[in-house]
Amino acid sequence: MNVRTQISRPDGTVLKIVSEPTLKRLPLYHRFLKESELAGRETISCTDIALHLDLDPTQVRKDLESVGVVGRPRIGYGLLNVIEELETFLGWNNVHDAFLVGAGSMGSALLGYRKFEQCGLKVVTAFDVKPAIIGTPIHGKQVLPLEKLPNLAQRMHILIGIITVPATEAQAVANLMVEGGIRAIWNFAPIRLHTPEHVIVHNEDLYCSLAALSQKLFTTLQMKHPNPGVDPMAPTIAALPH
Amino acid sequence: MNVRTQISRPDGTVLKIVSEPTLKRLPLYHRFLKESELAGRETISCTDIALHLDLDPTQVRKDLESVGVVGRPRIGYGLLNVIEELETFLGWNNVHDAFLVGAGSMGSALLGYRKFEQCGLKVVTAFDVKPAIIGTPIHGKQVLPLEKLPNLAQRMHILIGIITVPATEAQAVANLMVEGGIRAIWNFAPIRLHTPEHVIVHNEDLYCSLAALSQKLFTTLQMKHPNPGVDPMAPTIAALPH
DNA sequence: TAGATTGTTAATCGATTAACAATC
DNA sequence: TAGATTGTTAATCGATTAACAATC
Repeated sequence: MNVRTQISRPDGTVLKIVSEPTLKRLPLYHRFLKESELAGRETISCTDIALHLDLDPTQVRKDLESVGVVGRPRIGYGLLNVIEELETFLGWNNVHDAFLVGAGSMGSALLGYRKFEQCGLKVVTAFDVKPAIIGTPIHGKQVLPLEKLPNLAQRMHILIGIITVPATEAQAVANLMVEGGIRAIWNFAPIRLHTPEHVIVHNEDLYCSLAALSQKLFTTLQMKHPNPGVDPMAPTIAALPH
Repeated sequence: MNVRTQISRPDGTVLKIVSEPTLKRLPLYHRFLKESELAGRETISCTDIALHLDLDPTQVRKDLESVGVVGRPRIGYGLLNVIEELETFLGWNNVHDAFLVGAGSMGSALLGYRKFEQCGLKVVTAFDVKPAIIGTPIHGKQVLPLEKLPNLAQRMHILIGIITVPATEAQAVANLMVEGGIRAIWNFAPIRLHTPEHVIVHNEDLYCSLAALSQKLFTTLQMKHPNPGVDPMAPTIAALPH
């Protein structure tokens, strides 16, 4: 294993470091392996995984290696072994509590994602500022007034916060989370947050994502119909549903 | 401009190609520039943008150049000019209709995102299979039975589809979209879709995203507290809200 | 003019892909 | 054994960052 992929600690143990692209592929592997397990398989090869997920087999092999899984030439990887290693590596064996702020439609949707718990994340409480929303549980979860967050986060040792408020409120919410000792913020508001260095922010900016999608579409269409001055995506007069 | 960043077309016009990382930063620039415009500024420098968004100034300059914006040494870029160029480049001047399938909580949330229209995307109709949902408008948008999608998509020349159904249904929905002539799919279901080559799929896999977040947090905590055998994210017995 | 900022080329960095030896 | 598949090193590719000349 390459030196840069790990950090040696004083006590002799080793902390594996994995690049973000790799990290985002690991859950894909886990999902496919779980499916294969259900289908009754006991071993699997990189080629199989790569084919199904439309990836490069070498990439899959490198990813698995960086997690610490070992396979056997000619045979492949032990399905149960890889699944377990992935779950351990991704920290899915221990569920951690999280707070969510902004019980609007996106917030409510996330509160309903039961499968987050299988990925180590349990949203335990929601917060909001609207009196109309506070008090009524959503998907079985309490909605508390926002000002209670810092104190409660500290007392409950909450490390993860989810922000689903409008962009204008997001920075203020982030500040409260930092005050409460939260160390990682999953930010769905379309704005860049300013936080202390020790706090990780992960932006889920749907507008940026949308821009990438529509631009890709536009480019593809342009390449097929190089029609100068005409927007290939321009709506035409369309039949309406009767 | 580098040869690889553009495609020359027979008619002499040129199609600019921009990398995905760059593409995802463009909306960030647009947002900040709009703010600056409101604040009364007329020009802005890369340094300003970079400082505010925590990016490298050279990167910002390169990104803007790849879009085709020109600035003036010593002065910077004309705010209105850059904003307009970005909007043109991102195709935000023409709004395009889209279909959404899966009027559950995530689907409903997306139907409520009014600002998508400012980014060139108008979700015109939703589809679902549940009779209880069909017929009742959500955020003012009709919910039709799924089987009507292919025909309607063709008649209305819909090019963009959004999938917010459970993973088990997603492939079937994608097939219907392809049948209806849809060319770009924004997929929120946690599964890799198989589609013909000419159809673009953009995956918004929150589970993969979550894995990246929690792993980053884990690594950070580990680096600070190299405590062998102890999970730094393990919940402790916590005070409960009274 | 002086100096800040753009435009552009070169260097670095990191991820992906290719090549191939080891091995079951 | 033969051959498929892993493990690992090298080559390629592309994005970021640095350096610096051009210019207002």
